[in-house]
Amino acid sequence: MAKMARVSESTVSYALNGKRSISKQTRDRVLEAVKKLDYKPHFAAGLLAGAKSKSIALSFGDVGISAGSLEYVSGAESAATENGYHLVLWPGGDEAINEINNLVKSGLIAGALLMETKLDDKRVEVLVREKIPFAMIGRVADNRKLNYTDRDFEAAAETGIAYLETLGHKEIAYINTARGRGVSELSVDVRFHETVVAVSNAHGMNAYEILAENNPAAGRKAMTEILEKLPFVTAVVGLSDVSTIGLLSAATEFGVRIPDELSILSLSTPTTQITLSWPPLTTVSVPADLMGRDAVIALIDELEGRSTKPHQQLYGGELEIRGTTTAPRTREIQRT
Amino acid sequence: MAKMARVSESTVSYALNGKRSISKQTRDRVLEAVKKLDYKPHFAAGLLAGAKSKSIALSFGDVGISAGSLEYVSGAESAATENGYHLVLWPGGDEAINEINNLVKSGLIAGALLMETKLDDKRVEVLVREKIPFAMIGRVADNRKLNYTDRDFEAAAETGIAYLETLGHKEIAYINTARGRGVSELSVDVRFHETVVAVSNAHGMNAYEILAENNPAAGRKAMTEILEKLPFVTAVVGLSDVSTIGLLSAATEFGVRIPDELSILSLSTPTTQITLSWPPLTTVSVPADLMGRDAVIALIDELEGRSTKPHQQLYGGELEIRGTTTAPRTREIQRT
DNA sequence: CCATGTCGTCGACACGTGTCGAAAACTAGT
DNA sequence: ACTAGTTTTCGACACGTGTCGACGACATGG
Repeated sequence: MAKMARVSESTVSYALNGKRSISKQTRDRVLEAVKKLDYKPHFAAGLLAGAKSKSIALSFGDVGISAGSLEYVSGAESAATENGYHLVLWPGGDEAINEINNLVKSGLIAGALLMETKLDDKRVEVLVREKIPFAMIGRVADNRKLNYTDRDFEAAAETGIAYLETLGHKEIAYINTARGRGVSELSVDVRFHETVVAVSNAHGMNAYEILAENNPAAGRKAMTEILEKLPFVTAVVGLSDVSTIGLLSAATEFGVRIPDELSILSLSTPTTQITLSWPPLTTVSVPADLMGRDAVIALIDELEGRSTKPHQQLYGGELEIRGTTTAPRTREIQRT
Repeated sequence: MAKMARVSESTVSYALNGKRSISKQTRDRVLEAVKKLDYKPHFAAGLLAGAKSKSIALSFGDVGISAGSLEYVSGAESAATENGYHLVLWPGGDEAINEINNLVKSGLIAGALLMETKLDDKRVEVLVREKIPFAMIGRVADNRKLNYTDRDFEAAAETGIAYLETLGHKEIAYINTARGRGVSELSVDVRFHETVVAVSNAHGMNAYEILAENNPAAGRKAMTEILEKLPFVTAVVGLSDVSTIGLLSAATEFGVRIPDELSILSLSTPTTQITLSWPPLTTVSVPADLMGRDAVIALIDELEGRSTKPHQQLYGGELEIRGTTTAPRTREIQRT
């Protein structure tokens, strides 16, 4: 390679990475040789010599890769590619993060992107202790100095509930995730509970809480509960993605006409799932793609020394009116 | 490190990778030092020195990461992890494969796993030419000497149609992907068309083809077409995942009672999508998780020199009866 | 013409492991 | 005790790039 262009190996290096000035003439000769020899730089050699890796570990929680995280990944992935980085799938939660530690020390991986972050996420502890650059999608209890990109549930709830008020709803139910994982008072469910109650009251509405795990069956059960215990509500707000779809399916199953007899509004259904059910869900959108991009870019900025303070960004999402919401027709839903 | 255990560096190397015999006593001393120093081998250095990489590029087609591919990825991922390998996400189709070429030459990546393989997939050409080990999920036109894991559509169609016959259906429609990508006679849609016709006839049934792209809107359109042009069919077989769900939603929308007025059977709906709609789809299952595992294991076997001939495996899937199929109640569906 | 500074290039070394030939230590058989 | 064979360990080198100090070429200003 070096001899082909009749220059020294170090000149080749500088010509390609531009860390020192090189005459146009010499650079051209190098580039020509590169073409002729179909020269590919040997990454491993570069890493050993101190170059920085362009790979980012994508750490899923213990839950593994879920349909919900897909859009985040997709956004993260394209942002990474655009900046010349690659994502390495990293499953397994707390123990697996130690391996990331190894790989970063080995220079193979530059940093990590944490998905499905929990409030007491142990991965964060490890990464902070080992001083590995990372960004999260989601938040932990203490976020000072950390990069995160998360949903602004307060804003989403406000958007959604304000819309329901516009339609004329007064009594609404909302499906919250099951409480009591007992992490801290900042737990998402608690925050969501308080937010919905506060916002509803501010809009002159009454909100009743229903708890449900995030799966279709739990959504079905929630529907039963609403029919039995809260026959007077005219709208339901779903916090989680899949259970809300289960709720919608169950409504169809039970013969509840949507949206005439009951409006359904989802605050976190991924775009790709919306059109699968009928009627298509009215949602406050989750800009998952944007959020994934945002987190990756924050991480890359840190890796390349462009950021001075932690990047912390919240996304509310926009109201997207589809087929599951309308003005309340009947004051009460009567059903045996 | 070496001095800590009072041995030479090469002895450390052999003690850790076991490529030469080492006395138990020495090995213990090395392992002790490893613990004390929290020694982590530097992967990049190893790669440069000729060690084999434990990373596999996961190449998506140009379509990017879709919900349909999620389960394959999940299965592939766990099989990889169990064998000490990692998956690197690799988006972008034909051009991006050249980068994989680079990385393999650099030793960073050992081989590739191709998702969403098309019959004339250009990625395959490149990988074959560059002699990069790989396995595919899907097939190309000429599969000799290649590792692949694919769906056995013939078997799936047989399973599904035999079941519909059992129920008493005689006139059925089937939704095929739009024809004419004009690749070769082996194109999936052509094969599927021929298979369904042959199997249906063998079972004494008449099958009518409807073409639809793989999205909910196309499924909706297909439903319209069935109601208008094929009012006499009592069952519909869907080949692709999402369009079949769109079909089901549309049926609900149009007031067609499922399964009483029309049975719907899907041959390729991912498990995670099934419970999202109502009624839950009867399917011939796609063992995507298994298939992902299978492909990765085939690749690893090749990488580690354990395989002598190409691994080629087809999966039919099992009949999973849920809520969208029943015996035909009405001989004809009359609808305006 | 010389002093000073800038640009472009070179040579040498380091990075941490894998591998190979050979030396050393040990074993067994005579 | 000596030889032949086997096991265990060592030393040296290679892998391909990044980085740094240094040196020559050239321009500028006096």
